[in-house]
Amino acid sequence: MKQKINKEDIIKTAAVLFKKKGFSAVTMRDLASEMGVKAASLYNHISSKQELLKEIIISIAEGFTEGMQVIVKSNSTTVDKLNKIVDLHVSVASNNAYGMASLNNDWMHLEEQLDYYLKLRTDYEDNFRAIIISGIKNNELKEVNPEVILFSILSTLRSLYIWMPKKEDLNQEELSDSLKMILIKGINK
Amino acid sequence: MKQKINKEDIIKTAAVLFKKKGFSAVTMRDLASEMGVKAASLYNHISSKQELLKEIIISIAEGFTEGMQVIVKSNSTTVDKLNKIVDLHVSVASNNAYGMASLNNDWMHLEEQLDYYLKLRTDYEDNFRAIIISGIKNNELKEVNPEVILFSILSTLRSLYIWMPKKEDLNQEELSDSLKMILIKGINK
DNA sequence: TTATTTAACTAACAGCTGTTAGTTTGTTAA
DNA sequence: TTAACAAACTAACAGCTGTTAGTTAAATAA
Repeated sequence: MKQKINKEDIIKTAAVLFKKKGFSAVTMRDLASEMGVKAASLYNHISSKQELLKEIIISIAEGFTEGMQVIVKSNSTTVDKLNKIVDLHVSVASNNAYGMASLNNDWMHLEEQLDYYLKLRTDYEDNFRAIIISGIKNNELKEVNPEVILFSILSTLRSLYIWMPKKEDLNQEELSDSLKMILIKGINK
Repeated sequence: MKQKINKEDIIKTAAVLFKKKGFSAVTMRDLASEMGVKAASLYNHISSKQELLKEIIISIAEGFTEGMQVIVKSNSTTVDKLNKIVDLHVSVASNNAYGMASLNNDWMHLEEQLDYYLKLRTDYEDNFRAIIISGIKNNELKEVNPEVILFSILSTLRSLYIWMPKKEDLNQEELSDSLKMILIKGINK
């Protein structure tokens, strides 16, 4: 009875291993053996190790971009937009904790897609920054350096994947509410 | 005129490369060529690639442990202890931005020192958590899930090394003050 | 100067890397 | 039943990996 694998499973398993050891430290033989198969068999489904990294990272990055566009277009207060950003990150981190590790730590090993990824990331940060600055201007937020606000919130949200899996007792909604309290009510006048 | 290198320079250069590409993706030939030397020459000064990772990570981790012990022993208010923790992280991140990358992303490639590192990290987090919980009990801090407070602050502080180098216009004191405002006054009743 | 030491060098190793070619086996469609 | 296909397999590749041994050259101590 032979093992039967498919591309989606390969990508998922790759993400798990990439989180544990990092992209560069995972070999195609590691990945194959984790799936009960020989390394060469993977190439019936995928074209390269690079492709795995691309699939993992770009799909998440595009998810963030789409989520951010909806938030930007909505006419909500600044605080409400920030609340929605927290929800977006909590949702991505719980659905894709493994992929987030590659996005955070192995994006530099993207090759053809590196520039595209960097553009998505920069655009995301620009949108986020604009929300914060506008919140300061219309007096919703304290007058603190917006760059520091941006990166302190973003650092927390980007790290969710590390410790969310460890705290399974904490449900998604409860976590989201606590985070909003800490990250947003905190900078709210 | 031959290149003259020493152990300290090797470690510093290694940290720079490890930050850029990750421990596993950096070869001893990369490192040597960055220093204008052949790979074999490195072994006149160091015993292995592993040793470089150990030197980089453990020295930082021990620095955090020592800093935390001073803070714990001080009789200060909770808020003042948290302020001191922020200062500690800002200071380490500005003196050792490269090493922080290895500590955050490549600690799992420590071998003999892995358990020791994990103990230092756990103890640090336990001390930090105790400070937060005591602050909630004596009414200095809002009654929010302490685990979420711990990890949101810690995520920001652990990520400082990523963006501090990009914002050179922001001096260490100004950054430290903004962070305290955002991270601490925020959770302060 | 000469002897000693330091630290560079070249050459090589055994094992691992991602990937390809060619083959076999099991499953689906006719 | 048989033809066609999908997807596993084995074997092999060329290049790279960390590291060692042995050698040469420069700096220091006598």
